[in-house]
Amino acid sequence: MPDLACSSLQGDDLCLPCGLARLAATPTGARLAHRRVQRGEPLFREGAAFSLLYAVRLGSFKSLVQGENGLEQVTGFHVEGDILGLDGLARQRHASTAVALEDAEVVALPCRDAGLDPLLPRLLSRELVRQRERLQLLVGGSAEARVATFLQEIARRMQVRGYSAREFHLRLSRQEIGSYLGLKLETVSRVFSRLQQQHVLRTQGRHVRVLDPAALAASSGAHPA
Amino acid sequence: MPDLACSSLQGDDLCLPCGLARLAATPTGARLAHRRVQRGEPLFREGAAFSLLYAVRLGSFKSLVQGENGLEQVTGFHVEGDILGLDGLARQRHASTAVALEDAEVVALPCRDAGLDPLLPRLLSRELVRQRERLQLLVGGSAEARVATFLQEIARRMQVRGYSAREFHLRLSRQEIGSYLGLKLETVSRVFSRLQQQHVLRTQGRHVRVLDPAALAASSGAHPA
DNA sequence: CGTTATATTGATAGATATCAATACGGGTGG
DNA sequence: CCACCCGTATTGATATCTATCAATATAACG
Repeated sequence: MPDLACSSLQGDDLCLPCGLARLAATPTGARLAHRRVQRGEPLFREGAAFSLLYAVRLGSFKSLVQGENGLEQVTGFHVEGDILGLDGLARQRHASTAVALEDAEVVALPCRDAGLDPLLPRLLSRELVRQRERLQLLVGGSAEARVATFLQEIARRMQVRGYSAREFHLRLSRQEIGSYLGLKLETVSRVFSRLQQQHVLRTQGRHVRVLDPAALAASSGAHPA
Repeated sequence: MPDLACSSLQGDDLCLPCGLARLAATPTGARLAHRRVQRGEPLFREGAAFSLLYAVRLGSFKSLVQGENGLEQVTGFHVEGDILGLDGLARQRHASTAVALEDAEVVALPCRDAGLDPLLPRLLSRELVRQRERLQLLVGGSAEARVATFLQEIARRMQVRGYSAREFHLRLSRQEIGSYLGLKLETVSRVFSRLQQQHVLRTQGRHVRVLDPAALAASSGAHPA
């Protein structure tokens, strides 16, 4: 049964850490393989044969796909509790590359497993909904809204991990943030500057301190129109 | 075993019509409920309790979500063979509304079913990959690229349904197309006009005739930069 | 045939991209 | 310990694209 912290944090009754805990308690779970990944190293690469899903235990990852021009585009940012590799199920081949943003540790999950099986469709469905929300943001939101939402997302995740939601260190460059948000790095930088002028936050390079969470939330609304 | 047409059309070995055929052959399949939906009518609504998935048998659907402002945004366009309702699994509540664009017929699929169960994660994963591709297009592509890709997608689907890929009738208004592509209706109209001037296609209202498929494909590339 | 929704086209404004120059910062080697 | 260097970030000027506002035209429909 999901514990209180889980259900309140996730907003629904689908809590992966709980599921994992259950899974780990089964005989199968006893031999779940852990794996460590160093900062900058890939956990898996786009196109590689798919065999395992991974749950992030420690650290964070970015996922990316290669554009047809060879440029990499950042498609995701993942922390502790997130599942990586879901997009590999379709063709039994990874559809994205996952790279550790800091030294990290994952648990490998055999995807045909009695413990995970019943959870899998719901996990995937949740990802689907999230992706759509992200799409709506990127399509309908201004640069400011995108960056503000991104920062709120990071803050929320930091909080989940037990860190401050008010002050954190971005593990992505302006370039990578821009790629993730469909913006150029200069635009990301300008938005940061503007938010700083408005005393919504203070940034120094990748270090961010949120001064006015409410104002940040307000900035994440739709176009100024 | 998937037949040749299926695998060649889908580009992978995950073919829903085939899966359905298999499913229909099982004892469970014998009592699969069919349901007809009239043009303009919803198959299900966002927020409604989720219980069934639907496979489109005949006709086409749009799916949409309500923006916070009450405006509806088109998030999908579905034809024969597509599965509707996948986003409802996560919270056991539909996350989008599906509306028939013409008189349509669907088969209801109980989502906990021995026949469907093994297919479900892969179907979901495929949707995930598609959604991401769509996102990349909408974020990185010019208005022309978006419209061109949209038209190619329609053409491909028309072909799958046995119709001409060169000439077809759009079942969406400029407004709806714009909503789907993250553009304003005027922009969509202008792109159509431009493509017409370049003799890539001929449009008359919602009727489209593709004159130069190669040029259309070329237009679906990234920004003119 | 009139009436209304949809589509086209034009003029202009607003937002982000692009090009370019400068500033900062972290690490290395002198 | 300081100076230098290179990747990263900031800031400015301008270009480009799409949205917006507005008018007209066309199509759908009773």
